[in-house]
Amino acid sequence: MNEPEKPKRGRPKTLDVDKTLDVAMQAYWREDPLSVSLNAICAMADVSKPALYREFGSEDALMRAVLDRYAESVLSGTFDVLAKGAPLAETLEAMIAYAADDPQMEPGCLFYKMRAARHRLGELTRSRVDEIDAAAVTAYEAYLETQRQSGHWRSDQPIDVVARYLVEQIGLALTQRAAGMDSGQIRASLELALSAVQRT
Amino acid sequence: MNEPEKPKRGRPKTLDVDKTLDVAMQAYWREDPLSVSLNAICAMADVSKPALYREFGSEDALMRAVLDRYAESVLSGTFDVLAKGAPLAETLEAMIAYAADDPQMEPGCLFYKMRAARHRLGELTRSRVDEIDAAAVTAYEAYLETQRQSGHWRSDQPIDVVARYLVEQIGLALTQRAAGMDSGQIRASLELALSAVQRT
DNA sequence: GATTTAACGTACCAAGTGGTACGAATAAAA
DNA sequence: TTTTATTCGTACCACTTGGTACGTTAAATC
Repeated sequence: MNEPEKPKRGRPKTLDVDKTLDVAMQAYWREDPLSVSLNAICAMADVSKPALYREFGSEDALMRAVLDRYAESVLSGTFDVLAKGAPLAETLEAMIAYAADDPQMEPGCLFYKMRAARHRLGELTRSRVDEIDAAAVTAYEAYLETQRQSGHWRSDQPIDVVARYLVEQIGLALTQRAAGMDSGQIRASLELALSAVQRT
Repeated sequence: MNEPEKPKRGRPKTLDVDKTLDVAMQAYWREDPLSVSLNAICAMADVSKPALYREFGSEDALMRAVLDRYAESVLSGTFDVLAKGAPLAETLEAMIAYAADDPQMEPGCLFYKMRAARHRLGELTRSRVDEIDAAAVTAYEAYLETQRQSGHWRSDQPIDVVARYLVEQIGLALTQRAAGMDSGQIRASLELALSAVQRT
């Protein structure tokens, strides 16, 4: 979908959409998304501001596009872990390793950073954030459901509460990584938090 | 300390320091601290910008003064709960009630909001945030130490890890309140998180 | 009344923001 | 070769930000 629709005539486009999105994603990811200005992105991506506006339309739309790319290239891997349907203990350990120790997540998670700044975002980006958040909870719910039915998870906790709990605890850990907290402390905290899910 | 040092002559001061700090505190508290501009505060407090600068010196210094006032008038109450040295279960329930249900904390907690924006703060405010954060951990550590020695808390968890864990979980709950999350979900999550501390 | 001291606030500053007008440039089509 | 279609980027826009220069006003002191 979203074919380039290359025009038959006119001056050929020199703007590299992929490169621009990558540069913007790295910038948003490493710092607070909202403290990265369009001017800064233009300079880093070596793109003129009008060119950027021609391609995306607004800052909000650019951020949404970046978030989409991030969801597809980074977040999707996390969802796959849940979809595999491995036993609870194994899956939780995978989440812990991912959030606390994965070098890729050293600057934190772009999604959670944007979610934390939710009320300062534009409409487009904000609604995407909400969609991804809801999708994450749903994915956890589906996973927990399979674990409960297969007898791997014995707990009378309501599934929606635990799913939301997991999303928030992972988010907390990733936020702590962005803040530069010691990796050992993050892992210890996360293990403590997730231990409450396994036991009754 | 910090006597007004009223001058013997010159035009009398009309700026109301208390009122200004209160207005600024409410504004910083309710919204993201860094999205409240000095211009906005001047308008709300009915104070001219030069007057504000004469009194505080810079935006950073004003924020630090506001944080000091917040620590003294709001945060101190929380520390008192720990100092009381009540049994663990009771204290944790008090923390849960405070973070999840206290109407005063409906817009979240100014300290945790500032801490979340730590890297965007000025030097003065940032170092105060760090001091308060360290003081909070220390207070939790001291409390846990008394509980362990009195036999009310049987756990082999390292005290510093658990103290940090508690600070972060309370912070998460208060952040969730600021984000408008359902109070029941917040309480359920916090109970789940803190249950990991009581058991072994 | 004249002088000194200090706080007052209008009106400004430079810098940075998101966003755009518009003429030049470059291709294919006529 | 001219026309049409499309992208290019310089140079601007209005607006907001934190911060200040400076003439005015109001008190105590001489």
